[in-house]
Amino acid sequence: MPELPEVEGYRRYLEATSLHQSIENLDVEDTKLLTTDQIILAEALHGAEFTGTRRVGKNLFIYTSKPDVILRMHFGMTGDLEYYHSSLDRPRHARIVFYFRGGFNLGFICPRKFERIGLVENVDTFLKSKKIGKDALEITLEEFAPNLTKRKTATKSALLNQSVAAGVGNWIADELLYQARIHPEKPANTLSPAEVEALWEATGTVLRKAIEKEARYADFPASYLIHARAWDTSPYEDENQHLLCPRDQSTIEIIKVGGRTTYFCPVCQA
DNA sequence: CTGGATGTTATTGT
DNA sequence: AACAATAACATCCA
Repeated sequence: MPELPEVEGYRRYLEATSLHQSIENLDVEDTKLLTTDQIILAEALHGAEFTGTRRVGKNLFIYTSKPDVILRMHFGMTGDLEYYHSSLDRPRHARIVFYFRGGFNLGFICPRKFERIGLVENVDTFLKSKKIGKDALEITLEEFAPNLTKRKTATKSALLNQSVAAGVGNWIADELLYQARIHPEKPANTLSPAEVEALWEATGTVLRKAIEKEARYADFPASYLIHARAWDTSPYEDENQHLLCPRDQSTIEIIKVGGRTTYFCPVCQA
């Protein structure tokens, strides 16, 4: 779930539920999830309140009432947030829990333990150290184009590189390539300026649509390739269970690009 | 039981 | 030094 649109949803959820409540306690079920020593983290957060957020790509930064305490969350492949009241309602896989004064809790849900949470001293310094580029929703065409075309790797692999544009994940990369009608394995350094612009345009429209639909894939436009993934009841299956292109009804191909499962239409993404 | 999963990173090689 | 390719990570679910 957590590509850029989902993380944006988590950010809004946290803002709507968890600001301005004093943190009384922190429960850590598995210290592997922490990027900051548990003692230091607990001490820094104790008595603090969340005051605001900032998302860059798939990273969620949370500001607190202590100016030098900034929390960063990364949701890995399956992370989530859940705000709840009774400790009896503790959600499954809530491996880190913030206990607020007043009895509400915020659970950091980590089914697969690929998620991470910890303090950062400075957001921009952190982003630079992790080579995280401009957020995919904010990057300009002038910034995006050279980031992409200086790579020799497959365009899909370049799109997944968080230093090119932060926040693009596996299904979004496929969707952008589909909307721009570009083969996922086309070397990024062979893209024409028109193709780069089409990808950049698709990035904005797809991400904005996904956020608007709260990342509920079934609600996405019928013209989106994402319906070919088995995540919702696909309207594009024929009698032979083939996945069909929304544009020309040809059979969607599934290949590996850079080790990642990739869906594309061999006809319109020649 | 097996294989694959929406992400990142360490490692190795170019 | 920068880039590229691949495996590994831990767990769940179909």
